Amino acid sequence: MQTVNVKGPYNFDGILDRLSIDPLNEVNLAERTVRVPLIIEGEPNVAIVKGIGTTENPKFIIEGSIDDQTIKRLAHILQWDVPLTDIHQHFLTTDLKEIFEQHMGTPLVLDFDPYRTLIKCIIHQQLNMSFAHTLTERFVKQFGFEKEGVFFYPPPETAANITEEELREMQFSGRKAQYIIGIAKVIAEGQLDLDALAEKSDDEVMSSLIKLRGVGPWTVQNFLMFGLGRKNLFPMADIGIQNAIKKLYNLERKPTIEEMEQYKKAWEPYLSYASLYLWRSIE
DNA sequence: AACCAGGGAAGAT
DNA sequence: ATCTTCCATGGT
Repeated sequence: MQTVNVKGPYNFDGILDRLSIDPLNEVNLAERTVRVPLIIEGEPNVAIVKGIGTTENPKFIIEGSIDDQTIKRLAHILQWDVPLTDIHQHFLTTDLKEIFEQHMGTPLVLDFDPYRTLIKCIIHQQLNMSFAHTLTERFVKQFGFEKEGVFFYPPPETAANITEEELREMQFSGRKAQYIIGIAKVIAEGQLDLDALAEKSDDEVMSSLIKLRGVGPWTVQNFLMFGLGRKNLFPMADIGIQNAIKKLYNLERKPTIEEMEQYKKAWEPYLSYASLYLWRSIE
């Protein structure tokens, strides 16, 4: 067991609420805990994070098999090392002022690992959240594995051997099935190292991932944000972002690309936070 | 019933 | 290069 102190504001209960939307996440709102499935040097490891502080003075207890790498990974995933004060300050002078005040202390929490982010993004493409979660849950429970009460996604070697028919039976579209199996094969064969992308620039990650069939700009932008924690992404193709802007500015229709290009200028270099808080504003 | 959903590939221009 | 159409399936 280990205790960690974090600089506020940091609204952990808001994070747990958000995590609990995904049926695969093991969240206990009453106990303020989440079980985090991690792959440390190729081995699955489960850490239990429990909130014991407040938004202004956040504190955590970590339980499970803990080593330095696990703590470091958790700190990065939960963004304990990114103080939000400067970022909030930046947005208080913009059109997003009210939204940031309303959701103050919302960090850009990452997905539990980059590979998981990519697969989840593919499954979620162009699907409503409800069905997307259903599909993801079926996929992981059928082909993944469980450890200490949490499901892990099937590793690339496993996913590469799934057949298109097996996925179609669980209501994947044929295309989506091909995308997932194809990407798993590329990774399993060693032609793509997602973890190595952490050392590359946003543009380099974009140019290497967009070559994959099934991966477009939206997916890479989401990967950069929620897989790697990059801070200046704005997925304009995202229907949620478009609806949030429509609501913010009381538009009759969804904003055009040109309008979004104009709005986003004031939000740099923290566009990922603009995106995140815009999403929160319509939930 | 019609339109939408936290897109992307393939075809057309 | 940029624009349009088609893809698939559940949700509302």
